[in-house]
Amino acid sequence: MRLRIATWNINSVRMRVDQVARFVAEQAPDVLCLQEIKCREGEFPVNAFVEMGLPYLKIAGQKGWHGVAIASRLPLEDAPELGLCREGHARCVSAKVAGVEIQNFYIPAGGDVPDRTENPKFDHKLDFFEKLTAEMAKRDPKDPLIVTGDLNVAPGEHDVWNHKYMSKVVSHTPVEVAAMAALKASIGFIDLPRECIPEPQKLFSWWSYRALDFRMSNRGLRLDHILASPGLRDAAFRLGCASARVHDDCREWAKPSDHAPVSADLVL
Amino acid sequence: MRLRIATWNINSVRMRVDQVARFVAEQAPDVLCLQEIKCREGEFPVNAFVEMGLPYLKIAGQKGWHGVAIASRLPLEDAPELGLCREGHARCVSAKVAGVEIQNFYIPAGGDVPDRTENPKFDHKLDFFEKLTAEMAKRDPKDPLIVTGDLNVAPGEHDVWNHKYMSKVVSHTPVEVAAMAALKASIGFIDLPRECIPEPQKLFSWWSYRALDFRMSNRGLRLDHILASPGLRDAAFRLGCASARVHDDCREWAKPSDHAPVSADLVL
DNA sequence: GCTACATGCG
DNA sequence: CGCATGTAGC
Repeated sequence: MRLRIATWNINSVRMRVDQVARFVAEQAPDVLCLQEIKCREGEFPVNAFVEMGLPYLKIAGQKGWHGVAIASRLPLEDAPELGLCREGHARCVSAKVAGVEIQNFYIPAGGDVPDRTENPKFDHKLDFFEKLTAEMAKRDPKDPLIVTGDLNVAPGEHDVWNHKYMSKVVSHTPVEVAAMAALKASIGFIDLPRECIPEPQKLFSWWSYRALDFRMSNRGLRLDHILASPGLRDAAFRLGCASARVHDDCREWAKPSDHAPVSADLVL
Repeated sequence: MRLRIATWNINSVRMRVDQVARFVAEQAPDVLCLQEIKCREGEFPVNAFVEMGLPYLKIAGQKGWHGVAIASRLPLEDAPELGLCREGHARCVSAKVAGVEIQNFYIPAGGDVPDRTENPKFDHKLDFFEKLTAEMAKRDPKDPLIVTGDLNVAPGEHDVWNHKYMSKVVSHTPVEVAAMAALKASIGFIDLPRECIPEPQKLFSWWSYRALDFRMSNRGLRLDHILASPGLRDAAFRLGCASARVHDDCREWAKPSDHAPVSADLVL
């Protein structure tokens, strides 16, 4: 069976439930991981998700900010709940689908100043990465595991519109790039979209709202990721690499999220 | 020539410029008087009004609140500017169109407590009526003059959904009804919509946003008026009375204003 | 309810 | 820019 996993920082699921339905209708993800749902569990538009064919839901919400969810066509089983957020934000949600553990994160953006001692938000971001990396290092690489979500780091020089400029800007500083590299190294994660669209091709999943024409200026970043454990290597490559992509057309829709969905297919 | 004059409390002209365009396309008013534009002059969507065929504009705006405008298919000439608002709000705008003076007002709602001494907003409302009535009393009844806008008073017992109940509620208290009667008496204004839809027929132009189904409950008020001077009697009656109406269908549109447009035709 | 305002966050 | 938060006014 094909398992299509998608991740999307939706920037308010209530504001954009119709866009989610359109994306689901057009791309038929089996599992959709959302970040920044910006609502409590009880405010999540459950009926709309049932109607769009993703009735199985695991929601971690809070009032107004952050919030993550997993919506699935297939039943969800429990997966380890990682309490990685020291501030108690709703930034982690997990489930097991068709035997695959899915860990969905909204990692803190980290504020403006890339300095742990001066900026507690940046410290929080790196702390989150350290906790996550330590958790993953405990795992058996052979187990089927996906780490996905808005990780708020663009890891490679072709994941940013300007590597030199962005190296001083939070999301692509050397210490964040190193934190992502350490996470990947922990159990040898495979960066599925990058495997499909290799460097030096530019690959972005986020474009600022402040850009007048995001296509023209194309000052994007690849902040949204789908990482597969080595145990999923065969499942990920059975279809070839064209089975992961960034759905950048969604960024052109009316009143879009600033993030585009990213998807990857496994064959189980 | 036919001169169709319309008035509409639009509750933010920027939020509802597409609804104004639809109303203008469907009803072809020659002059559209707006209240609660809720923007400064420079924030008014001038281009949209040019495109909808009402390029001649007289705008009295302020930041965020109140604000009135006259938009016209025909050129606007100056008319007396009545400084009736003691608080300096943008509540009065005037122009002369095809020889007819148009005075467009957004009279203060007046707060909750119908007592001049306890409630300064109610005092302001009555003060506004007194100043307006005194100004009108100076005029020659034979001159062509329209007083229109959101006057925030339902003058007759069939202009409210429940006369007995509303007599205690600001908008239909005896002192406000008397203020409206005094204004009409000042030079013998003709209440054009009421001439066309005589009592005891109910006639409303406003329905609260809080009503679940405004058609079902129909707890409306007639707050928006088009008053013609005696000098316009022949022009107003040449087409018969069916030429004035409340466009209550607009109240059913998506994201509507709480007020419906009111229009009246003159033949000049 | 629906619109403004201001502020925080990204 | 555009989501939230809250408050005020009608």
